[in-house]
Amino acid sequence: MARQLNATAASLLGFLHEGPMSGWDLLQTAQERIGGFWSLTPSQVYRELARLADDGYAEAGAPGPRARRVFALTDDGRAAFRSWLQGEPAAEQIRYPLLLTVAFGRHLPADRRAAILASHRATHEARLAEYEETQRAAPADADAFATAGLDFGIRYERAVLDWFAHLPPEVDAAGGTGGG
Amino acid sequence: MARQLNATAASLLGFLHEGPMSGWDLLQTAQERIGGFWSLTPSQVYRELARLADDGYAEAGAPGPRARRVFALTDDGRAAFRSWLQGEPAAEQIRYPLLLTVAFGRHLPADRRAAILASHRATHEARLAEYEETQRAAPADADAFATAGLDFGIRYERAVLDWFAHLPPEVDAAGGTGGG
DNA sequence: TGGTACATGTAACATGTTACATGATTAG
DNA sequence: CTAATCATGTAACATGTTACATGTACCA
Repeated sequence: MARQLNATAASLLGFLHEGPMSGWDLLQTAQERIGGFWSLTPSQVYRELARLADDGYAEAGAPGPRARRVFALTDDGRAAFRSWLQGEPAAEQIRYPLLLTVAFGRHLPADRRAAILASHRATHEARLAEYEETQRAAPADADAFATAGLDFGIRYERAVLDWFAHLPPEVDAAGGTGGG
Repeated sequence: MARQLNATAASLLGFLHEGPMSGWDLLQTAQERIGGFWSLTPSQVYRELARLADDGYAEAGAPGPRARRVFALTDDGRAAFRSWLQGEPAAEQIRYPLLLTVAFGRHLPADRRAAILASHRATHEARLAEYEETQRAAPADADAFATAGLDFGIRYERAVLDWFAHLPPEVDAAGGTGGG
């Protein structure tokens, strides 16, 4: 028995500790709370929920409108979650296509490169602003565990923006060290 | 014709611009040059090479010892690579299981949490040291495009370590703001 | 000449993504 | 009442990972 959970499934179980939820609820919750460092799609959520139900880790309630089913954590699910949480977390995975574009940058005209860099830089600026706004809006007694994730996001985005700001002109024709 | 390349396949074509290589050669090259922000396994390399050959983007030479085959870039491959490189790079993907452990940290005893954090922190310290050593050892006239990737890695690792250093005691019993 | 590490792959599987189908609710 | 959007899912596919098989070189 006791299939080993993957991190995505385990996170769903984690959120179900706060009460029964539908796939949609879980998707919203996950994107809001762990979306910054763990992405998931609707398909994944529904598939994992089905498997969790199969394994007896979650129980589906009676179908409501739109065939909506609310899932509740079972005792087995609680145990599986705990056991997953005890384990050593795997190393982080970073896949950054923009850095590939830069790495092979000599095959790309300087102006195209600069345009791509500018557009991505803007995206990161927007994301940082959003994170900082969220942080500002957070109550002083906010949950320290949630806050830590947000803090990571902010530090990450700042590091990325510093990186952009310090690209040498050979790499970013429009940039240079002027930025940050 | 002209299947759309994925980033992994495109990277292999990118490296083949420097001359014919076997799967093993490509794996080594990739791990060294883009491993910091783009991971690949031997299996992937061999599978993508087979597909690239199928599509006429690379050509296998005669089998050598151990069935070793050296692949050479074709004109079609060069074109496919260029076209991929022109495209807008996708957003980066970060999946950081440790942050999930932290996010669900209230379900985990404080000492276990502290142990996990300490071990990951050490890993990041080691990686930063390694990157910095590589940077120190680099010749002054090193390729700016390669250097940019290394610089990203260094800034990223520093941001992560700052994050560790500023975790509140509720989250990291052993840590606190003392670190950095 | 026998063992170990290197190199090349294949197969099976798990995970993640995209495209699609469909029913409910809401705004006009 | 109709169109747009929300919510729930399924199916097909692409990618990534793990486990295994095999041959070769090198070293004791």
